[in-house]
Amino acid sequence: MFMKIEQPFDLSATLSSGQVFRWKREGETWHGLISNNLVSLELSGNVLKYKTTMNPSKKMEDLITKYFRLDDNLPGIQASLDWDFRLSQAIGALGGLRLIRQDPWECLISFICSSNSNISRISRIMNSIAQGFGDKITLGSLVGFQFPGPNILASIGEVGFRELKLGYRAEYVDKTAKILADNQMDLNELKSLPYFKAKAWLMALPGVGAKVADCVLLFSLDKLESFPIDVWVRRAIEEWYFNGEQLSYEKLAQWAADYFGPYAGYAQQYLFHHRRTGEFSGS
DNA sequence: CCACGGCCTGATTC
DNA sequence: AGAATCAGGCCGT
Repeated sequence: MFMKIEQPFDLSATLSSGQVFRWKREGETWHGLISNNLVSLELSGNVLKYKTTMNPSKKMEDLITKYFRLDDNLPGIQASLDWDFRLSQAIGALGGLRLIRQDPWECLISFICSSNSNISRISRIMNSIAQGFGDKITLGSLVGFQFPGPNILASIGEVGFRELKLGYRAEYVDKTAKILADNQMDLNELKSLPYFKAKAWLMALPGVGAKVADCVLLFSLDKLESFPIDVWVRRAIEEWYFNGEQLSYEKLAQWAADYFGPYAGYAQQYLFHHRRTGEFSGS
C-alpha cells in the first residue's frame, strides 16, 4: 500500500532519534508496532510504502498519521522557532525530524529504564520484555511482539526484571507496574490534564523524576510545551544560552518554556539531535 | 530549595 | 589485563 506524505518527514532520523526503542531497520525498510499492529515502512521521496497486519490495511494510514504527528503543521512550527540561531541551524540540518506520538505505557517504561543508561541498552531491555511477555504477531517473514500491559508486568516481579538486566531500575518498573495495574487507569487520560498536573501525577510514580516525566509528556501525551533536559540538552543550553553557567532542572525548563514557547518540545528534539550529532559550528 | 553520593550493567578508555 | 569512567537520572540524606 502507498500513502502520500505532505509534510517534512525523515523516517530514519525520526525512528532513530531516541524517542522509541523497538523499531528495526533492514536496508531502507523499517518495521515495528503501531497500536499493536505490525507495520513495515519504507519512505522514498514523499511516498510512504507500507505493509501491515491491520485489516483493512487502509485503516493503518490514520494510525500512521497520528503516530508520526503528520497532523502537526511542522513547517509552521519550525517557522515559529526559526528566529533562534541554534534552532535555525538545527532545523536546516534536519528539518524532517518529527516528534512521535507513541503509546504512553511503553513510553513510560522505556524512560524509567533510560536513567543512567544508553540507547542500545534500553533497546535490548525493551525488546527482551516484549519478547518474554508480549503477544507475538507476524507479517510474512516479519515477527513482532506487543508490549505487555501493566497487569502482566506487575506479575513479573523485581527479581524477574533484574534477570532482564534492568539493574536498580527493576524495582521502579515493578512498583510502577503494580500501581498502574491496581489503578486500572489508562495513561491516555493524562492528556486531558494541564501540563503541570499531568507531570506531578507521573512524578509520583517510582523511578519517574522530572526528566522522565517530561519525556512521557512530550512523546506520548501531547504536551508539546514539555522540554526534557538530559545531559546533552543541558550542555547545549548552558553553553549556548547561559555562557556556561549551571542551572537547576526546573529553572532551565521554565526558561525553555518562556524562550521557545508552546512548541518547546520540538525545539528540544532539534537541539538534542543537533548537539548529539555534532553538526553544529562553534561560537 | 539545592548539593551530593550511591546505584545495575556493559562498553569504552586509561 | 584490570581498574576507572561514562551513559539521555532517581532517590534519600
